[in-house]
Amino acid sequence: MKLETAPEPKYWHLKTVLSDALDTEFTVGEILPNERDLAARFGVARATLRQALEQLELEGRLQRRRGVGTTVAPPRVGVAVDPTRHTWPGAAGDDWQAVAASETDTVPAAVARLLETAPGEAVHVVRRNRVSAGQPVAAELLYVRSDAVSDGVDMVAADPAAGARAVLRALQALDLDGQDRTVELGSARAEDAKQLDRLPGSPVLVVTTRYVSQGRATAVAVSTYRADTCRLTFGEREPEPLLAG
Amino acid sequence: MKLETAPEPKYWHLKTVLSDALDTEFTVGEILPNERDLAARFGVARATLRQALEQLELEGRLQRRRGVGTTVAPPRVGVAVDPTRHTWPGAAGDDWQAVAASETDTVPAAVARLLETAPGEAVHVVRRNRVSAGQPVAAELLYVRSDAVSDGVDMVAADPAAGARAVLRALQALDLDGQDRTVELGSARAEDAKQLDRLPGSPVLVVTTRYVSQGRATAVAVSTYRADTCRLTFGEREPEPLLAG
DNA sequence: AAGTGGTCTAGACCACAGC
DNA sequence: CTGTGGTCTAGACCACTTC
Repeated sequence: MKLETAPEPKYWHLKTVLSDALDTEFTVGEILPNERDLAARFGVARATLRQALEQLELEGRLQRRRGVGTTVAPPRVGVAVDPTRHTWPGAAGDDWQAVAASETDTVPAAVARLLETAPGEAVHVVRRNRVSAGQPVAAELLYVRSDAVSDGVDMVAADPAAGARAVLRALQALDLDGQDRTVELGSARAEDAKQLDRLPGSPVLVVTTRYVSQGRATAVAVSTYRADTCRLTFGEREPEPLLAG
Repeated sequence: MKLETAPEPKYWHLKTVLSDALDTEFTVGEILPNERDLAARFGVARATLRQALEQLELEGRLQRRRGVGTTVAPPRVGVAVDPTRHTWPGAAGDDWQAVAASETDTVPAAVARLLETAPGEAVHVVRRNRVSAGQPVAAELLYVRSDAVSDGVDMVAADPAAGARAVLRALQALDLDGQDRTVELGSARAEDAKQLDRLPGSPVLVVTTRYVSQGRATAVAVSTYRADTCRLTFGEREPEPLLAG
């Protein structure tokens, strides 16, 4: 006698079971049993259980930390990406903090294409981090044509953050014609992962913004957002209060 | 004598090696050796190799199909999500094709909240697919308050697609005050995965759009885009030609 | 030191595409 | 039927956090 079951993968079924359990039997921040116990309880190998946990983490339902354990994640935080107002990065009141700046003549090919820079052309690179609700949510590399901010930027500042702020300040003085953006999935580079308090390779949402001034591409920002904890918001809607129960 | 090496995971190192090889020794569409051979060539277990391949697929560098093999993926296609023009879904000239429509009184909690519907309130649900460059790129469920499109919508149409088009047509007659959007990472539900020609659980970019009319939320679209092949574009920038070489 | 999640192995079998 | 990627196992060891 053959059952008429769809051959659903074990980890898939496991995921839905766990997902339901999270909704009904656990509260945000609560810590789950460890992976070996969970696997035993469900009668599967640890690798199979981990496949289910991985998906749930990807969907922002779980948070796993090595040496600590697996906890139930809070709802994703909405982070505004397009604050209707079209402004340069570093405008007053954003949640970004400048970390450091440097100057280089080698940028990723994709950035060079967007910036329309010739090979070897100098650009300023500013590193910034974004914090929301006390948690780091994004790391960014901002590329600015050096010729656009040549005045008033002294790169020999003893304090790296001061140099970064100087570049951002110089930008504010320019007219901003417009900006456009792309969003895609990526995996965190080692450097960004550290800023985001995640392991290298973690899934991230990569937001690429191009700033146009005087008919030319003047700056390009590559921002990597934690995909597990962030929901990017565009337009007028305010990130709704997290009271939904 | 201890080497001063950072204990980089094997799969991580493998990924960078493969990534370089893809850039230099392979062309788009070319088929790679099978996983067992590759694993042997690099002296690792197949599971470890697969971890590297998984990341590369996540980044849109590879495409894997069961029963066929692993191929080098073309660059991601840019799909416009915010065509400056603020229009209802189903406006003339979009790449969406309506598939079917139905009416129900139970919608996901998150959608009900955005639509501001009372429990049990009736809504129309329209399923649409989006095709770009011959490939399916997105599947969508569009929820529309029934009271907003009550006239002229006959749900007993013999052709499901006709019913869907009727709902969309009714929308065009309404004034659109505005729209807002969120983007987040998710995993494909079984139904969407089928439409997207992917396995269930594949990573997708979930775009949630709320349409406001006469001061009320009137429609909510939940669009799931293939994360491996899509780059979402916002604003004025046209998806650049794929000539970059 | 103990306990957690992260990495890795060497095998097995399954589901699917194509001949 | 053959060959591919997808799933699953039972174990081992490593890196990290906490006590």
